[in-house]
Amino acid sequence: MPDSAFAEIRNLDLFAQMTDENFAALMRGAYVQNFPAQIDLISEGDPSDFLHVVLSGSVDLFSTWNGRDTSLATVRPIATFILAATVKDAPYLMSARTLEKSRIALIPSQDVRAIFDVDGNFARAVVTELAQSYRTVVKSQKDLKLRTSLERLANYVLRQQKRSGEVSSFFLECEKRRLASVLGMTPENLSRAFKGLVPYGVQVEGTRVTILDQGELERFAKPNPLIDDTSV
Amino acid sequence: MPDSAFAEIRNLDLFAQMTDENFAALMRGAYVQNFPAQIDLISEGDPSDFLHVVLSGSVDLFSTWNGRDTSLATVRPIATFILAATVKDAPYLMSARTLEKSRIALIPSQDVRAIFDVDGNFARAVVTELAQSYRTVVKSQKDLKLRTSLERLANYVLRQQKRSGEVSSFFLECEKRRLASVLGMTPENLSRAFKGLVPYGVQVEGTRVTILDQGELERFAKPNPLIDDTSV
DNA sequence: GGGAATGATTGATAATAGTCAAGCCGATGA
DNA sequence: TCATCGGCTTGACTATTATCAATCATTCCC
Repeated sequence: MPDSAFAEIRNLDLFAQMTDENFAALMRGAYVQNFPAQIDLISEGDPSDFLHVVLSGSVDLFSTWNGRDTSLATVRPIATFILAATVKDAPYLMSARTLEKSRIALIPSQDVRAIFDVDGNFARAVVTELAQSYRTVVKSQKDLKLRTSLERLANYVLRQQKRSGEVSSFFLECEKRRLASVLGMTPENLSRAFKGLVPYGVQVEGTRVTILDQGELERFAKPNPLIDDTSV
Repeated sequence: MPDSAFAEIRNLDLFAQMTDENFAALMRGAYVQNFPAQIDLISEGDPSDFLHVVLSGSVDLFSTWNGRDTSLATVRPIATFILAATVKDAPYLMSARTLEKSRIALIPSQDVRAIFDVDGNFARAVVTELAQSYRTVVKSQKDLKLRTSLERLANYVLRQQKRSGEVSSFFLECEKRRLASVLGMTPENLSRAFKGLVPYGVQVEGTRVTILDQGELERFAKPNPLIDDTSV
């Protein structure tokens, strides 16, 4: 593994507090790989052989059932995915594929579990990471169950605006078809939903979103930190 | 705290592996309380002052937004809830209320965090619990996004049947209005959905569910371990 | 037992979301 | 430059789900 990747991974919250020795042991069997876009990395149901760390690019976590599929999350650098499956030694619940050209580190799951068993600091870091993941999914669940698709989109727009630095105009950072799937609707409906936001002062041209009336949009979206804040 | 409750809690996976000393420290500030049915225990947004352990009865975890509400999970003995909020020292994402008369142990969150910081075995047990919770929510998310309400109900019926010991006739263990909320639909629609399962050999009288044609129901429901198995 | 309250069901209707088919539009590449 | 492809949009239609109102069934309490 190249030194740069080694340092990048070491600086992750998940690995920052463990001993040098344990970190080295963890990295011994690990390797970094470059993947092109649209490559399947793992399939749900497979045994969790590797903990994945996205160093660059982005990864789509999705799931399939009975011919349908849905995107559940996007993983962006630098973050890990499938940690829960790894520590439980259980099959993946989600599939993963690259959204773009991506550099990904693969750490053998058995090494993660072995170090986890002896390194209390690592175990505590895993807790933080899992608690964060858990709370993220719960928020997403609330978003899905408590809001209509138009409300979900309105709040998504506000969240993206915040990520972009509170500006009034910004770009969507993923395909609309995928955004539709993430938001739990069809691409056709997403198109119509964007039109449905026009009365609340949202304009969309291609991937550019412009918020003309912040107050009106917020009055409609009713954003809630317990659903929409990533930090809470 | 009575000795019986002390022992019950000690035997939970979450607390079984920690030292006697740390467990005693954890229990020092803890107490057990009896609650009648339909009592609000916590409200989403509140600081996470106590880790809750359900010793008897049952608890509904739910959430509210913009005048709507939805049930997210049921906690049955013996299990904890709001562990993620406790370890992260973050506000509750869900509210909780008793569904029936319940006995609940309350452990001060700051004690949990303090012991967590010094007891590696406890930290590892927390990981297991959180990973389990995380995977449960992910499965529920898949259930919601990939299935229609009729399919969700069909699979719920199959899951309940399994819980009841693979018998062909069993009883629903919660109010239908709450079941509707858990499954992400209205009570009216749940009524209609039960009728919609008649062609697949499901009969409902009051809270009694009878499966007349197991094969037909399974062919329709297409249960999947990566969504429906609690153990995976 | 006789209300009263609560939950369950039903029917009618409206809102919401999905499907299918066609056309549009912009990026890509010969 | 043009053709092609994939994704996006639109329209028409269908399916699904929610809402509202009324009724029915149960339980609970006096």
